[in-house]
Amino acid sequence: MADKREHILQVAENLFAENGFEGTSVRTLAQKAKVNVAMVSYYFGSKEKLFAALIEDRSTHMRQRIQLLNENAKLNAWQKMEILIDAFVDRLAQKNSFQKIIHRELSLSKRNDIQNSITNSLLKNAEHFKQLIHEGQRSKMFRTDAEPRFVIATLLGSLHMIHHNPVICHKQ
Amino acid sequence: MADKREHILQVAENLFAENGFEGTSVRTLAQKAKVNVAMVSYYFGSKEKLFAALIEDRSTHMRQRIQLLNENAKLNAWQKMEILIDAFVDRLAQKNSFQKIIHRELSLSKRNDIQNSITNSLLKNAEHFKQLIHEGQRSKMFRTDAEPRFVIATLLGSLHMIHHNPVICHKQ
DNA sequence: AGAATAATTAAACGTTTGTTTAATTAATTA
DNA sequence: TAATTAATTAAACAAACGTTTAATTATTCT
Repeated sequence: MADKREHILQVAENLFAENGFEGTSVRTLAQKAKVNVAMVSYYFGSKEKLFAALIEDRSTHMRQRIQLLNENAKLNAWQKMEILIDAFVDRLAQKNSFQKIIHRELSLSKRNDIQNSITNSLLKNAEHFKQLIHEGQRSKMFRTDAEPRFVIATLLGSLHMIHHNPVICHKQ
Repeated sequence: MADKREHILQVAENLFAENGFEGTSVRTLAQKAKVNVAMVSYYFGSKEKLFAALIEDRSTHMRQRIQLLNENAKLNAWQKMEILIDAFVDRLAQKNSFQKIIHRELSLSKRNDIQNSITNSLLKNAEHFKQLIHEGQRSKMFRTDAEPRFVIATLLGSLHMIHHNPVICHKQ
């Protein structure tokens, strides 16, 4: 085990996605990560701070990737859009845990600081997205003249629903 | 308090939506409902069975409404569709608790029996929805020739995302 | 090697959890 | 009204919770 801290974070990500924050006990987490219970407090201070650390870590990682793509001068708007949508579908398909976690966390009325952190992160990512749509519209590469933020909602919302609605997505 | 059982169910619905199932303690529930802790066990047997009762009750209620609408011979496909979409938007806008609960519950890997119950209910509702879209397509009232289930996903997904994405829906 | 710091552990801490008990009050039935 | 059932209560239950402690083992640094 190279970095035990990151390992705990990884196991926590999976467990939180499967069972929720309250549905995951520190003891279960420690057991699944093959680590002593006290290590969570040792590395993160508390269960709640572990959660905050997880959100922070994954958010910045994702933002960096999107920013990097958007600044790539060799790709046009279409290509960037395709890559973004592919990435989003991949995140859904590969049962990406972080996606589940932020989605659920935003629907709760608890932990306001974490919610704000997530919201800020999403807002920044959406800004890149909006810029991209705007670029595509300006260059006449995208035919729609709809407001970028509604284009986002339609795109992501449809994909999300297609993946989560049991009528369409028959999971085992 | 007319029906104390239904009252507990109502308070539980709100709390589960706000704080999740694991995030809501029986004591908090009892306190908010101004009821003794033991009443939950008395009426429902356990916290988990209370949850199951809640899902069951609300699911059948919603299904009955959709079925009734769909069988209404005085309305054409467009009118029915408008009513359905209005109802869906209302459910989102009025912070309808049940909507939140089933959405979150389906994203968890716990309580398989409850998940199946929800899934079955959604499948039945979607069946009415699909029928309606098919009717609209047959009568040339709807121009799209897309598969009904994808029409559902695009419609509901877009609405859902518009309402939940902070980029669009700026909640106080 | 020896001192100092970091990592890891098992055990215990005090709360809170969901649930049950046994007693009491309210409502219904005969 | 007396007997029976239903509803309600405060108190107690064991189990699980997140966290801390104090001791021990690894690692790092001089």
